[in-house]
Amino acid sequence: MNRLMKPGARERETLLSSGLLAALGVESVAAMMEIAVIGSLPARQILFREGEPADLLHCVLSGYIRVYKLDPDGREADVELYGPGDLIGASVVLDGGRYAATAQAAEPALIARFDLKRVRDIANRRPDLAVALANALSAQLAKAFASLSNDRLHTAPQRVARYLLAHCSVEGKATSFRLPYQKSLLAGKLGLAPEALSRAFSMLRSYGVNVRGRLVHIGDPEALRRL
Amino acid sequence: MNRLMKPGARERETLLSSGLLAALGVESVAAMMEIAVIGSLPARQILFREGEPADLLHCVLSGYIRVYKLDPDGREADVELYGPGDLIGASVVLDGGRYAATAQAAEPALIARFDLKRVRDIANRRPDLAVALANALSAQLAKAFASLSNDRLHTAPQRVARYLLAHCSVEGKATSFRLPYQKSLLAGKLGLAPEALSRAFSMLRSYGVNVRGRLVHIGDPEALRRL
DNA sequence: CGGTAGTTTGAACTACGTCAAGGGTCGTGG
DNA sequence: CCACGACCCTTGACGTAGTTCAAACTACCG
Repeated sequence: MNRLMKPGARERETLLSSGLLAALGVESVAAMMEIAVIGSLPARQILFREGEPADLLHCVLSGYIRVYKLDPDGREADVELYGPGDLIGASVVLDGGRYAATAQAAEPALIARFDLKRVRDIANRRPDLAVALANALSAQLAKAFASLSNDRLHTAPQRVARYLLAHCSVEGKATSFRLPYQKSLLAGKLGLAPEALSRAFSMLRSYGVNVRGRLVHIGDPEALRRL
Repeated sequence: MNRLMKPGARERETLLSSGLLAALGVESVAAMMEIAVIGSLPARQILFREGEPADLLHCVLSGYIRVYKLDPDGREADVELYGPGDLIGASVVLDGGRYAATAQAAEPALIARFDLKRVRDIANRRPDLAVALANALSAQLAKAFASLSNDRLHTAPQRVARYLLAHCSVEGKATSFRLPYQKSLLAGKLGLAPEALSRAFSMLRSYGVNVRGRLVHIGDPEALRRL
């Protein structure tokens, strides 16, 4: 569990096509590869906790990482869910502060870690890295804004419908696809209790949505869009 | 209305102490000052709309700017509220994309605008600017995460209590302070309808909170913290 | 002093969280 | 391959926080 190692061929390839490294020049890529450490995490493993001094930058290679906040009585609220290729936004703390949330592997996962002090050093010398970080963060800020407004403006069935439309990609025609993770995770991502997600799905049946396990069939995307 | 001008002495000073420029080296500051354009906005003026191609970076000098998202039927959800010294996060789009939300002056305001293409150019040459942008964005991402979890974990009175505690600064003792903007704005920032904020305030009366206009008196901070 | 915008209060409604129990599904081991 | 068991998901019943609509009230500005 949590074995540490230098990146092998497979990991290098995944990293190269990840959001962060894809935009960098060869020298910056080399510098980052140099300091990358790969870790393999069992399900439920914690990467870092809210409030801890931030010393590592994390990037997902495979699996999903759940980032959440705790309240005093121990209840959890997911704030973001990261998949393969994603930079874990809550771990970008270049100013030497603390993690703003807790990160946990939602399933067995592979991640790359970078020492933040050394990332800072590289970013201070090589603008392409700093700009890439800024780009990743601005995209994530946009996603967070979308989540906030989604929570505040839309009902559970509407949120689920939007999620489905955003993830089935095809326009107009009926489609099927597989949820990338289990429903309780999706519920958390959408700011719902698992029961509410379940009810939303059954409400959407009358709009042509059929669910069996992780398989979702969408009969009429247009009907969903009109919700 | 919306007069454009080069920064004068006052504006330069405010800009220098703003979150973004404060951390930069002298040369980067000069480069940014060079391209800064000051604008004075009447209340309710729109700075940019969601979906428009992003061509300007904005920084608040005085007043408050509300950033929100619209849903198809025209309802609005505030996602962030920016005050003096703040970089408007939704306008940091270095990759040439589009604004993720709409920005509107909540009251008469003074802002600085920077041409994004030129900001990109500077950031690509001077790492301190790119790093400063990344820092600002990571702080804003943390704030967005806090808002999300706040919405999902806490009731209206709790959210208001936390806001008050975070803004009265003094520890332990009774205090008074003035809300920096009107209550309907605060309601939006906390994800509440104005009516709900009003009810939350009247509920907090029994915890030693008294409100008259924009003046808030907090009798017992400890009682609030225990909420 | 009057008007407009902001705020408060009330009443009805609804969406969602919570608790509790009953099914499915999947992976494991026989 | 089938059977078992654990975990996840579903369904029901209930309580409640917060929205919405409408109307009265208050503060601020001309």
